[in-house]
Amino acid sequence: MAPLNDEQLHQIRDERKEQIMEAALKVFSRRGIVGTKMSMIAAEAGISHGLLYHYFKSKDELFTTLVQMAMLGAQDAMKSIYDLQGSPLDKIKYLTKEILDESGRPYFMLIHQARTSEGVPEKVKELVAQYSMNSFVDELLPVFKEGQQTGEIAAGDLVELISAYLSVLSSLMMLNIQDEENYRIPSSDILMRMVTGP
Amino acid sequence: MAPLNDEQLHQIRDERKEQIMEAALKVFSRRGIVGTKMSMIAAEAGISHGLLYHYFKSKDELFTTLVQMAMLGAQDAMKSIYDLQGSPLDKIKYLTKEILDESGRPYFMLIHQARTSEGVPEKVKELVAQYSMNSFVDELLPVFKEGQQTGEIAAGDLVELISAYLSVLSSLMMLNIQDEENYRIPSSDILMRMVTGP
Amino acid sequence: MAPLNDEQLHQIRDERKEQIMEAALKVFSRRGIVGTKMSMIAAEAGISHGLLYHYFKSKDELFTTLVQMAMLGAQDAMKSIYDLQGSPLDKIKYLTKEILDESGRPYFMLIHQARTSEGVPEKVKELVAQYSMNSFVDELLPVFKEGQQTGEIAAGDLVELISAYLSVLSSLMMLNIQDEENYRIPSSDILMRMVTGP
Amino acid sequence: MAPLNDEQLHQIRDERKEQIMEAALKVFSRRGIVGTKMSMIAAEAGISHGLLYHYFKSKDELFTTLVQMAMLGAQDAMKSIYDLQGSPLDKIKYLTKEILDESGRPYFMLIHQARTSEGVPEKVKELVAQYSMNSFVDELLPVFKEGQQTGEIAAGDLVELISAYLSVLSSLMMLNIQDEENYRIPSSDILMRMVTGP
DNA sequence: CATGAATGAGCCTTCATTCAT
DNA sequence: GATGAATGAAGGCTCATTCAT
Repeated sequence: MAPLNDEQLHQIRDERKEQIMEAALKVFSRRGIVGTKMSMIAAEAGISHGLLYHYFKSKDELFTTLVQMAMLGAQDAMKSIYDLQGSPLDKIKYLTKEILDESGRPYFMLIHQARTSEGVPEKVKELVAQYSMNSFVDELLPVFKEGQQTGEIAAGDLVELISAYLSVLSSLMMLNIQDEENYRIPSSDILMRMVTGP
Repeated sequence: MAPLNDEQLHQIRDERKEQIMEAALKVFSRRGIVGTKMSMIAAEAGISHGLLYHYFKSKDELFTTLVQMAMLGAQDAMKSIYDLQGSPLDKIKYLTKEILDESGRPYFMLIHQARTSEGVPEKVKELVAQYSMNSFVDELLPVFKEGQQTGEIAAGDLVELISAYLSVLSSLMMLNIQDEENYRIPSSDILMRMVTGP
Repeated sequence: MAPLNDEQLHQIRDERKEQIMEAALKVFSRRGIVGTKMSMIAAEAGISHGLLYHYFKSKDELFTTLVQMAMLGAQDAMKSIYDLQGSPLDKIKYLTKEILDESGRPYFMLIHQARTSEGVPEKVKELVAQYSMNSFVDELLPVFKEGQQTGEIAAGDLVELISAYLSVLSSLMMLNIQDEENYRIPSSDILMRMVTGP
Repeated sequence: MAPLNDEQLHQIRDERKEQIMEAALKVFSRRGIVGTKMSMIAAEAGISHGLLYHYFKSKDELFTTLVQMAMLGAQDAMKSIYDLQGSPLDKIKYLTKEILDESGRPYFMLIHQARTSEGVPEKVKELVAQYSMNSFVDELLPVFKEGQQTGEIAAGDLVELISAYLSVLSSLMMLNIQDEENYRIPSSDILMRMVTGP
């Protein structure tokens, strides 16, 4: 069989890369960088572990790449709520679901891993510093402020409130919902009480 | 000189054992069983890694011992709130602080590790099953119920509420408070809103 | 270039596996399971110690596999004498040489190790029980009985005689013949006197 | 209590030393130098493992001391048969029992360990060379020669015959008689056939 | 590009030996 | 003399990474 031409090769490369990243995200986000073996990612992606090293120089690089992508995606998600219709509280509810629901969760989990795990690469530490909690708080400040004005959001220091809100969401994500016996992700209603106040 | 008498030996043994367990608790609770190397515990305790094995047969045994102790301690902490004076809400606030403050936190963190980590010993899985979240919920049911009657606690399914409350606390604990740049443990006020309701 | 096809891979795997087993047999049979380090086997096979674990899960598994094979081989050797021409005594002489000569010796030595060493895996203990001395005695009973009838074999309890004969052979094997200064494997003539009688 | 005087101390030293050596002989002779842990010897002697090092500098020294003693004892046993009454064959039978019976067996087993085990100290290798099989053969040559003259012993090369005889005895000793399932020490009758011939 | 064989650093654990008491 | 706490070298095993095919 004739060798593939350049374009085909490029496409294979991209598809494969995406396939690997998807698998890696799935595994890294649950198990962290230390708890993840390259063989797990390979198995999840349905390829040999050797092939991983054609697309990523090392486990660290793969992890770092994913964190970078997740950081950008998280910021996008924050920004995207401003495109929605509805009250400020509606927007915040939407974001809450976005973070806790299946779709976006792995990204936020990965960010959490990057922030809290020991043994992450130096580059990841830099990313964590660059995309600090504050940068996400800034992104949400306008909608929360508007909510305060409409009375939907509790009075008080907004930076504190938003930080607390994001911290709770971030940590909750990490709970294995399968394991109902032990943990239960709170309903939106209960969660929203934190920000709406009495 | 005569060898040490039994009492002295026991004291040394107990002190060392405690010293090791304290060090191990510190490290395990932050890094989990997989992320913890025996050499880390040894370094934290200021002893050689070989000595660990005079006191504990294996890493697994050490971890299991700590989890067992933490489970008992956690249940005690739950029960202890009934000895306090004050309204139901006061008691819940007290427990909240107990869990999030420096003193009790490592124990609860360890329990969280036991519940969520991969690679924990079989014995720990049994302990987790035995001391399930439900058993803790049961412990708190009376005080929450009383709070509902006095109107301090929001109406609604109490098991759900308490589970949510404990889940939030459990996950929050795992955040490095030092890491102010990234996370902020919510103030009691904000947390309490979840249970007091609007 | 395309990856190796299945057949090639299997061949490599099988060759390597055989190479490792040969090396392991050599070392285990002399030094027993405790006295053998995986690095010795690796060195003997000319590979890295890490590679051993691609082919065998553990030292125990490797040892067990070899013992199993040796047990089967030993039984085959016993049976094979019935295919030979010649008098009963000829057949027994042949078997004696088979056991003491370079070719079959390591297998019988390994069986001896399995029977007499401390620290052998549980599975090996089962194998030893399954392939007990008695089962080998049973295999040889017909030829010895025939020998008794022809007068070549001494009168008396055959089970005792065969057991004694096998015990002597088994223990003799373990002598390092290189080390002539200290031990001398008896000549067949001398050995045969035990079974032929006065 | 007043400290012991010199003589008392010396006696304790000797008694202890003997107690340790007896225990060590028991364990070493069965399990070899590699399979024996210092803690096993301490347990067998009923003392702490630390105390072993008051009497013997190291495991190697302890082993070497025992081998030395066993070598001397073995030679004595050989010589002692000449003090007996009876025919040459009677003397050889006596020696055979001496070697295989409970009393002298550990010494001969230890010698066997010294000769055949890997990982014995250099000093032991020298001892093995010094007290080679040949020296034992020499010791027995007269009685065997006499037996040949009386016709009790088979004709042929005596050095070969004696070497074979000792090799068989040495290796048989190592069999665990308990382990009847697998091995059976031959009866004297069967063994004697080797030397008496047809 | 794709595979899996191969390597070796590093972790858990054991055990001979030392030493304070 | 006697004890057992303490140390560290070394062995079994895992897994990230490399490389021949």
